[in-house]
Amino acid sequence: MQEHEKLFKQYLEKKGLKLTSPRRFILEAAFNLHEHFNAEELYVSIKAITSGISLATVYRTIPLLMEAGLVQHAVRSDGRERYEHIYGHPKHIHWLCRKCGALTETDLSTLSPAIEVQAKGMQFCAEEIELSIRGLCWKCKSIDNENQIDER
Amino acid sequence: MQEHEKLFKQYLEKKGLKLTSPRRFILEAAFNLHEHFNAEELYVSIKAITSGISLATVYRTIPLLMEAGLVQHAVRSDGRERYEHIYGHPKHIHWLCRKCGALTETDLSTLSPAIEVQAKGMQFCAEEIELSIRGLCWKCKSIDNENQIDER
DNA sequence: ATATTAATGCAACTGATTCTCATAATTAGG
DNA sequence: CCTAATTATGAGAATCAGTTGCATTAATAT
Repeated sequence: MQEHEKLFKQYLEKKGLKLTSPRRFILEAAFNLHEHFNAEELYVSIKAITSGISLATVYRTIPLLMEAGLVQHAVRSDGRERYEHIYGHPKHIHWLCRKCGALTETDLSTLSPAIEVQAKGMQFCAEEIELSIRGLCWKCKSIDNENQIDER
Repeated sequence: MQEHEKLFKQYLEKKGLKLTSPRRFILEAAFNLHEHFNAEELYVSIKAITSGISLATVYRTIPLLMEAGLVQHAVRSDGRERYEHIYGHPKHIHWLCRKCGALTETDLSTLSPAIEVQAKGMQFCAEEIELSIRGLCWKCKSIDNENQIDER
């Protein structure tokens, strides 16, 4: 059994819940997707492997995975929640271009010590850190400049 | 005319749009709410002052306020988008307790220089920075510890 | 003033997420 | 192994935040 499956089982048992076959498939699928995903994309990737798992169950399982600390929110887009698996991934910063939608990720490690100092001061136990920066990527930034010149 | 109204007018004119009376009311309401708000709360606070402004117009105006740099996303909650006005507010960090929902804000200024260094390196023009940290506040942290002891 | 363009209210619509409920799977105790 | 008790599931209906179409109204330019 893989490490993340063990962790999920532990979490479920602590809550009096069961590690069923649909839950195992959903967990696996979440860890096989190495991009951010939304509920439907997760569902589609499961359908490719096995059948008879409903979208409702996917929606019901995602919160469990999050509470178990295996999956976390990513940047919301197109009016849908997006997620990413955590295990084995360092925390990171999301840079989202508001024009072309390009999403870049960088490491959070340079910033997190400073965050932890603040957390300690507040006696806050940080479990999930999300740093999202919206703006313009270098490509769109230069296009934007051209337009501004044209408009004048 | 207040400073933020001037800024909004400037933005609208640049886009060939008009500063109408509903838009002015919505802007004012957004700046009178000193908490995070969602579209409906904004709508309700406007209804208290004037009538005949529809929820649809509120929904249509919020993106304009955001593009004008006057309003930004806050931490989403209860499946709804939440917002806050920016003008005159320094950027900040949101600390959200996953148990009691308490939301604390602290200053981002200690971290933002480090963010800007990364942004410069990527040639990314950062317009909106959102640092959300989910976890347990000191109160719930101690309750949680008690429970864990009980459960054993 | 008048024409042109954009803005609005209203109500209908959309689409992601949640819920209901009847059925199926899982575990514990014999 | 059976049986009872509990939890999980699939299917589809329901919900509800957010969006849109459209006929009407308001704002600017001429």
